[in-house]
Amino acid sequence: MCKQFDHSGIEPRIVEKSKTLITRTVKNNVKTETFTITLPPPNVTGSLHLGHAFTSIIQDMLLRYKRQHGYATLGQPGLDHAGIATQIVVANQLQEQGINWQELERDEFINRVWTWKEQSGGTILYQLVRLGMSIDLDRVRFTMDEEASNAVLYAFTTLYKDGLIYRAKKIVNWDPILKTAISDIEVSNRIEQGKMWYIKYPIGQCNFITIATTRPETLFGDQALAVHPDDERYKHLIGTKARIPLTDRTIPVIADDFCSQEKGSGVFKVTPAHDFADFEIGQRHNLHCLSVMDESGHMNDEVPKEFQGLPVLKAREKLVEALQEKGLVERTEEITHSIPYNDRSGAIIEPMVTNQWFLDTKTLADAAIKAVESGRIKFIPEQWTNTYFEWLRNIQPWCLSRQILWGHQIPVWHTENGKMFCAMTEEDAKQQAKKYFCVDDKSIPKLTRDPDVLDTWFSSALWPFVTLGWPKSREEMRKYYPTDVLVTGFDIIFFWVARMVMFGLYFTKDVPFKTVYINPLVRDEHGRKMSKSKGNVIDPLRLMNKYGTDALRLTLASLAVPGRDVNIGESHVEIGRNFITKIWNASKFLEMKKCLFDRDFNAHNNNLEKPLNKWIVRKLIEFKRTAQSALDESRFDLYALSVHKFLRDVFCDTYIEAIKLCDDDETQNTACAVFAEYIKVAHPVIPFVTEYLWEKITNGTEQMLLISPWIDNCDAHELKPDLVDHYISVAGEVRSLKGMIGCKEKLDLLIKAGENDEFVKSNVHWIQQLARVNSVDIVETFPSKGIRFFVAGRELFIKYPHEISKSLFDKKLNTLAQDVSRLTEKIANESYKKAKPEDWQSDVDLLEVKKVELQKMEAISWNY
RNA sequence: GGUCGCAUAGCUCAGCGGUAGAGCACUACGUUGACAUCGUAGGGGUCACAGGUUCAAUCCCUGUUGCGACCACCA
Repeated sequence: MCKQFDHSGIEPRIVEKSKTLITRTVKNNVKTETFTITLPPPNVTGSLHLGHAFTSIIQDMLLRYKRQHGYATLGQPGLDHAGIATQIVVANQLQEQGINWQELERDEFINRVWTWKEQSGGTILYQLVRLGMSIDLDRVRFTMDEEASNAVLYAFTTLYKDGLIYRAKKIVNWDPILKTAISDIEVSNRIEQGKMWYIKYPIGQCNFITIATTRPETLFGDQALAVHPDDERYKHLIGTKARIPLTDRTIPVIADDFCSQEKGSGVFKVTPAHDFADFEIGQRHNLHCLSVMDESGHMNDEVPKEFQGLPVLKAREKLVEALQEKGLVERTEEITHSIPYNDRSGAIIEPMVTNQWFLDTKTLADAAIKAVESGRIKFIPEQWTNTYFEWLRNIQPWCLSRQILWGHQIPVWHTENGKMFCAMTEEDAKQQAKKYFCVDDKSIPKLTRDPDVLDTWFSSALWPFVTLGWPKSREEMRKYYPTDVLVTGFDIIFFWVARMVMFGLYFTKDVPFKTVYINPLVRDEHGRKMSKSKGNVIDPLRLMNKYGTDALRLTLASLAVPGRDVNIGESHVEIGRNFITKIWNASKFLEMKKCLFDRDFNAHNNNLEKPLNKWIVRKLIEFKRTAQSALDESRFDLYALSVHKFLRDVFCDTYIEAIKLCDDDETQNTACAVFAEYIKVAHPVIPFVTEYLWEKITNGTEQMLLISPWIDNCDAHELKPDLVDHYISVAGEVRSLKGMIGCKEKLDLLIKAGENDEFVKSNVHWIQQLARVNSVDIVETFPSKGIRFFVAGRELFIKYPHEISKSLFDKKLNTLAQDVSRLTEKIANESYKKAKPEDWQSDVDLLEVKKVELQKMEAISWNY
């Protein structure tokens, strides 16, 4: 028999064997109850990281759990085209081949991306399958496949028709590296050291007014200086003109409530084209928008010659020098402030005024808020509703357009003089134009399609229903929609969750999912974020190869405490692996013991003779209930813990130890039946080893565990502790005493004659085994030499000829005395008695037991 | 500035209004007929701090401190 469990050998085989069953349970139309999870579609560029692994196994546990219980279970897989991310990857690849992608025709570039997508798009799906995801790969969808693309066009045109999508020239977050707009939530702020310059703007002949700025280079775009209307220092200047340094251009000094008298110098330079706040002030005061840089973040020809063409930072440097030369820099200040970045490209965001497409989100957001307020959608943990609400309540119009090539091109056609037609196809647009201009086919003005593409998240927001055939087919929608659970990270509550809810409610008049499980962030074992630069990234594939997929799954599940980040190190997975080995060893024991699977032997039907067998069945039921309620409450950590505890503490350490000397049929059958039930319950978290062992113990005669329901006819059993529990504690106490006195040899255990004599006599074999003693005898009186001890008030005795340490005895006595005094004090409390009479009574009873134990202990002489 | 979370054994973390828990690490013992990727036993904590509620607080409330995340601001 080999010494180690070989996960690598069985995993691919089980995956292969599960395929048809998974497909069938999706397509199965017999069951009316469905369970659906739309898997968050990973980027086509992606490869599996621990975060994916974590989210995925949580989903798979639910899928397997529900599938075992007979639901028509759908885990809908897919891939996201990930507009900007993918374009960057492909552009870089082309660059490595010496091709400048910007010189390629639009179609040519897009073809390249498709080629690349075909090559590498399936990698992550394969990796998900390695994780044991029970998903049907024939159902894999792509956010840019034909159906999804049509759905996107449909959604866009519908929103346009309903007046929710509009085009406007507004200030947006501009990425000068990618040369595209991005939405506000794509901007991330980094705290950095920087400078604040106090710059003097000349007023009249010899006066100055000082402004403070971190972005001096934008001063060429200034349209005004603003002060607070009540600011005594500057009141007299309102209405006068100041001159922009280094130029001849003058700008008015205006009053605006927005200005704070405390910040900076109290004077605010207004540059509507390059700052969000300034843009708004500009709108209020009807100021011109003068842009001073181009789309790549270089100064344009609106600035003095010597600055033209310089990138922002260079221009800033040069400008400050020039100002200093003229004595126009009053002072500089070192400050810490946050700088907006686009993490994808690494670019510093430049607010720029451009023409973009926007979605008016306000009304959509209201419905989305209500859906959560009313409980139609539930968040786990609930606290994330705060995040969700906060964003939706302050929602801004969504900038939908991106000036990139890879994505869903906006379905709007422009005429040369600025008329727009939104349509699903060019032909439709032409027809609209024809009608609008009242012309015949030949005279339709030339139409050019808008070159922009949609934000990737636009198609993602439609994902839960697009994958079910929307808008074309309703069949699967009826069956699987709304989906049941969405499992995702808190970082995309805005990007994805909220938008799915908005679009779901808008387009399908229903919520897209009922429960949102926000899974924790995965960090390294010391709680640091995993990143390539820190070198602490753990590759899940490596862990799976080394320790087995089950080990990784069990480890992740046991760490899935809601509302708390997960710290994971390789040592954790090692523990998981050790546990898988333990299960395997337990099965080896059963095999050795010739415990055979008998499908007609039902351990639950309560006609067992032996107390120990009844006991393990009772424990199994308790375990099953714990596991079930943990899964029902999305407590995957507690579920994993129960899987762990039952096998180790109950089945192995107690039951297997106890039955080592039992060779009767009932015990053999029970052992196997309980183990078989156990692996069913453990299957959702550790599918491979359980499926493998199931196959082995059933000799392949049964259907796969994948679709085997847990037996659940538990009501007949009393779940109260019984004599078996008592004598298990007795045995534990014997082992503990032996350990503490350092006794290695086997001793004799004496039990004082009493009401349980019959039970002890007929169960002596396992009590002896568990207590690691030679014999167990019932006696009327105890000999003088030995160790007296108590379990739950009953007196016991270990024959022991040697002297044992007094300190050990004193220690026990002390604990007992402490218990007695604590309990005495506690029950003396009249308010306690009144408030919780039942608790109080059980404390009274306990005290009685302890008192007796203490008395007897004190009566024992320890002098030999 | 706002919101949320966290603080329990050396480490990573559970837990709970009524005797403080696990795993790892540590100590001792053990290759017994499933398992040394193991077993048995043991040591180890004023449950961040200060108030309050309660008969009773590690748990509930308030505040403080420290850490983290997000949003806003960023002249």
